[in-house]
Amino acid sequence: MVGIKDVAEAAGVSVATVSRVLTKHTNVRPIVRDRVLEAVKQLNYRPNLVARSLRSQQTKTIGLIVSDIRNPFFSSISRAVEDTAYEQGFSVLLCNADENPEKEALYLNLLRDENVAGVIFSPTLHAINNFKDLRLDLPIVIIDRSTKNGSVDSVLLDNVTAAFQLTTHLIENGYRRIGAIFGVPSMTAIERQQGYEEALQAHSLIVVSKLIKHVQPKLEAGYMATQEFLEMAQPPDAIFTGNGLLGAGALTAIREHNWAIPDQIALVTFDETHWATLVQPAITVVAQPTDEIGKIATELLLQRVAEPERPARKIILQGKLLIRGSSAARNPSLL
Amino acid sequence: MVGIKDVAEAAGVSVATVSRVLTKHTNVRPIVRDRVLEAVKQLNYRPNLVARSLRSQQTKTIGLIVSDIRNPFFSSISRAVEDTAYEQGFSVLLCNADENPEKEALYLNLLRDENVAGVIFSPTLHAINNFKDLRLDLPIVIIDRSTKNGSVDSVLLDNVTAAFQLTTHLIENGYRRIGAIFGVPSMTAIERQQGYEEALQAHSLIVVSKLIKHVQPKLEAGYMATQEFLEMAQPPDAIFTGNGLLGAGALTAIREHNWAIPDQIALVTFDETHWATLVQPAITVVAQPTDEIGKIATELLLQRVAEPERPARKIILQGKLLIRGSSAARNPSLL
DNA sequence: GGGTTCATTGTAAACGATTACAAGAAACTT
DNA sequence: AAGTTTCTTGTAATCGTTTACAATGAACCC
Repeated sequence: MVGIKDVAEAAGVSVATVSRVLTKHTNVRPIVRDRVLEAVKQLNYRPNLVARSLRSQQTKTIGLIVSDIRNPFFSSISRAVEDTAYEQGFSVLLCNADENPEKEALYLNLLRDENVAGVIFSPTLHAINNFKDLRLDLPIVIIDRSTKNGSVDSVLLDNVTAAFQLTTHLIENGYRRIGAIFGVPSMTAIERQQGYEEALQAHSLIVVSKLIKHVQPKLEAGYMATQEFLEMAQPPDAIFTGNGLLGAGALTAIREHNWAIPDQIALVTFDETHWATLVQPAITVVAQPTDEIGKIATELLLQRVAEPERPARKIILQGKLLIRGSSAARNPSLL
Repeated sequence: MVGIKDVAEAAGVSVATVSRVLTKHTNVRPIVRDRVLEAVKQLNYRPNLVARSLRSQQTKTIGLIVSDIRNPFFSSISRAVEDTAYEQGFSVLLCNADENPEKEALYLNLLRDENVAGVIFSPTLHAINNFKDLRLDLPIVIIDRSTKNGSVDSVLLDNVTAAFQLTTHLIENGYRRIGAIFGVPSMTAIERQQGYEEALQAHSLIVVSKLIKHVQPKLEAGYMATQEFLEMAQPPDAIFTGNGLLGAGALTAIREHNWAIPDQIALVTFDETHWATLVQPAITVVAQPTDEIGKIATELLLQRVAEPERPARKIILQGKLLIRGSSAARNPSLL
């Protein structure tokens, strides 16, 4: 293994000088710099990042904690995070916490032990509430979930507005009994439900508690909840799901019952996915700007790493309503 | 920051002893061990992994290089890798190389600089061919792509058989002009094509080169290729795509042309995805055992880390043919 | 020209753990 | 009971860098 010492020797300088040209902290004479660079190339020297981290007390790694990377929402964010991080010379450690507070704590600790520069985190409600217990000195950027704690950077969707738009769209297209399925527990669900209810109220519709379901944010849960909806004596005429997995579950159930979309039941969901455009009719969704979320979160994090005392920011992005066939205007004769 | 020295002091022992109980290399008297453990808990001491890595010259991190984590195939594998790694106390650094040899080399170097214990890698053909140029001392496990280099661990699908089954299934259901789209360049594509051709030949069908397309393994490419197929004077009666992204592209094109599946055109593809079961008719696929691939690859890697001289293994897994509506037996009247 | 400043470089001390080595105590052997 | 072996522990070296500090010499200022 060729070390900095070898380079120093080859270039006829001290190790300190080599380190200086490589980390460009201080001035070194151009002639010397070139000699060092030449030696580096000659020997194919590559600094040992572990040693560097130990001495400098900082790593070029960030942690990313999501619930499950298989969720396309998080895959997409993670891709944006990795790209952005890499551009700035950072690597990313991936953690799947499964919405499990214990796993979250474990990973958070692990990441601290690894001395990561910071963490991008999509925490459970539990983690948010017990934030101070974790007593994390780490820079953190929260994504997708809002927190009252104003002292932490976050990048979020304007969930209330997005849910309001999605619901309003349904109402305007003639739907009246809108069943809603939210993934709990999370602030995100609460906000989305709020938008849903506000839209109903804005159109003088009453909020029917039987038409609101709180389930785990999983495909199976969406499937079950939808089944229950479809088997009600007075089933809803539209279903609104709070995320892509629930949407997939809902669609599965609708298919199984052989109900026609949107004639017998409309379907809209949060999160854009491949399948939403491939099925027929295509599904109306609110697309989240995942690329932007990932990119901004990473930038925010790296800025905080560079300047720890910077006041925290909360970036709120807007969803994009993509209207498709699954929520087409209801046949007036049915009204 | 509480260090090992503090623990040693609190427990009334030397730092060496603390290190010993924490890394359980040597024996230490139970009474002393308990005292140390107590001090560790009391002070909430957590070893600095960077320092540990520097001295011990090994990290508890592995690298995972895929082309794009947004591809469900890789999301799923990555999840399995992370789970398995975590069980054994390892973390995973995620890298997206975009099937780009330069990026691959960059990441490989980065991972070496980070001193990762090993790498799980889905390399381009280029990387495979130039393997020795990279002169990697790192333990590596190749996934998804086969290599002639017998000295490296790998876990692969039996692509020939899987493609053979998929094609045979189509033939048995009455399809005769089977258009095929493969993502190149890769050994995987070559093998899948081989299975495809063998199936045709086994049924005395001739291989028509116009019905075989080689494109980049991307959705858009699958879309374009399918469009070309559909606009042929004598279009195929079935389409076979070499991976999930191509399949999604193919379906999009078919939808756009408003062809009925499977009556006007059948569709089968490699890779199980959400959408394959959600669309109507559902799509016949060969499912790859992604969980197993990820798990086995990780186990193989960690075994090699533990025992560098172990002879390399090549694990070949079987795909699972999931027959669904998109390849239903062709209406005999059309034969 | 002497005193300051500034740029450039080297020496050696960190960083926080693991581990080679030595040494003392305990346990066996004969 | 003396000689061996084994167990347990501490001291100090080490991993490969960065960086505080000091030293040197050049440049600048009155």
